[in-house]
Amino acid sequence: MAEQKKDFYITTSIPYVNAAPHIGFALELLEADVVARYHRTRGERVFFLTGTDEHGKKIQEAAEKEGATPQQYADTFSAQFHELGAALGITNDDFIRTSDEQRHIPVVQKVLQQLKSNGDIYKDKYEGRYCTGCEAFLREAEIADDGTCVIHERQPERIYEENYFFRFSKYAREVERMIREDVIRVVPAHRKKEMLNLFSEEGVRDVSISRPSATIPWGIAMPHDDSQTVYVWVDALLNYLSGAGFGTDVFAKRWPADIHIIGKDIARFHTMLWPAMLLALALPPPRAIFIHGHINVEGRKMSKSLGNVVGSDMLLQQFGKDAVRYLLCAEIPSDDDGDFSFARFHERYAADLQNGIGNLVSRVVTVGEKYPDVFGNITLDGAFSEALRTARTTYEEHIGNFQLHHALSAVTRLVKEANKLVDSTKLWELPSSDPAAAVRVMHDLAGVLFVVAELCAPFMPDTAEKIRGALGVGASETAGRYVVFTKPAQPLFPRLAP
RNA sequence: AGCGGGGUGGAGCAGUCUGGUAGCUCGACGGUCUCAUAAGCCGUAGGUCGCGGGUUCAAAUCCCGCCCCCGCAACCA
Repeated sequence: MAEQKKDFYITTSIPYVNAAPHIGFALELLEADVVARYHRTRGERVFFLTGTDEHGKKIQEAAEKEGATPQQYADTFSAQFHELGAALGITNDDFIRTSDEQRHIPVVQKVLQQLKSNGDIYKDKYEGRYCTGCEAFLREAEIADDGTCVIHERQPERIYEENYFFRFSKYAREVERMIREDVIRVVPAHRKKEMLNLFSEEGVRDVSISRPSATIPWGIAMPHDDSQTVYVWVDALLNYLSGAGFGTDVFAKRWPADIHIIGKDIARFHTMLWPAMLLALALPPPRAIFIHGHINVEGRKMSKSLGNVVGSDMLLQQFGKDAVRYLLCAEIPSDDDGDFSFARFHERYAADLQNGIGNLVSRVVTVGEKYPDVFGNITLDGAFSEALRTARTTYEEHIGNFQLHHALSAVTRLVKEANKLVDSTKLWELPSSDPAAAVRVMHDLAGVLFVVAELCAPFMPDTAEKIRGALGVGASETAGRYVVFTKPAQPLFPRLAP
């Protein structure tokens, strides 16, 4: 009997389907994909989940405006996110939609029923001040001294609603402890600090988790009470359970999630409400929550109102899939906000990919191919230099800390060193002047290229294959393997039109 | 107001915890090879490390005060 080791379970957030995908979510998908691929190369079985969040008032209104049903509307956009994944080469194992009537909706109802039976959900009056300009309940900070809405300067309506509440207060302290003690690892550290502060600030009041169905019909009904619709956040968070097969036999080998990858905007739901819900369900909390930043565009926030949202299609067309994967991961710090600019992307494409990795492969392989008599016995058997071992260790440390941009700079450093080696030894002269030295140098260079391929693989899978192809080796085989230099038909990273 | 992050050569960053030649990438300028995608390599210029004070033999780094930028609203990853 083979021991049933748990899958490495990784998720992205599920984007709301009210707009076409932009590079921000593309990056989140990429970060998750890189981590997923990295774990697979280490021999782990990975379950990588993404999907779409489809309920709520905004979808309903948008659909009405277009004369479609909410489901049709959601279908259209959900498909776009699905296609985005395909275009980026994302290797998710599953795709969950919150409108899924077989897989998701029953799970939500089952979970809420359980919370209700346990007494963690109760019904109460909710009193709020609702601004018809905002179309939302106002928070304290949004109410001016005279009681008007600070944005619309009008008196909000007082609304009394019956809502279901979740006893967040009962679990908050325990969640806080788990975060503080890294039972739930919140990364990066500055986000952890930020989140811990929230527990003391807003405190630990119970959370309203339903709205009247009359107001929000497009959603999931509360169990045994279809006058109430489940709050979209509760609905959305539960995708991590429904997508992992909650209630079926596969669930046990997936839960808990090893890592949720999310944006800073939704950090509080994931660090506060979500673990509390899990505790209430007697399920272990996620092991890690990685919070990435947002992408600014040419120095400004990317937003619909500013009209500067960058889509990923255009990028893919300009640079190609692997390059986009590299550029986004290298240029935007994975643990903080970053800035996107076309000029920067072109610079980096030229420097790191075209003149860096691509050109190195080209020049080394050309020489190798030209002198088959001299380089016929080059092998990859393990005699990797100190530099290679250091590069790999550094890379692994950075991936472990979700600093993907730093992991990639370990690769570019390696490429630089290899270029220096080619020049300082005058590799191209060696086969005739000093064949023994030529073999030694080429052996090192082949080793570098092989490791470059290995380290690039999670980020640029096709490129990694091309590099291995140029060496005539496969991904897994190294020991005693003879290198057969074969210059690629096309440059790895062609020069771009200016 | 409070909380968090940041202010280092033209641009983007590392270094700050564990004081002691200020480093990397891109860009600019000059040189050089010719295996390579007119790529590579070498070199040069360019920094009062936000400001003021303090501790110290010595501070980008530690302490105090101050200034400026960003986030903690919304659309939204």
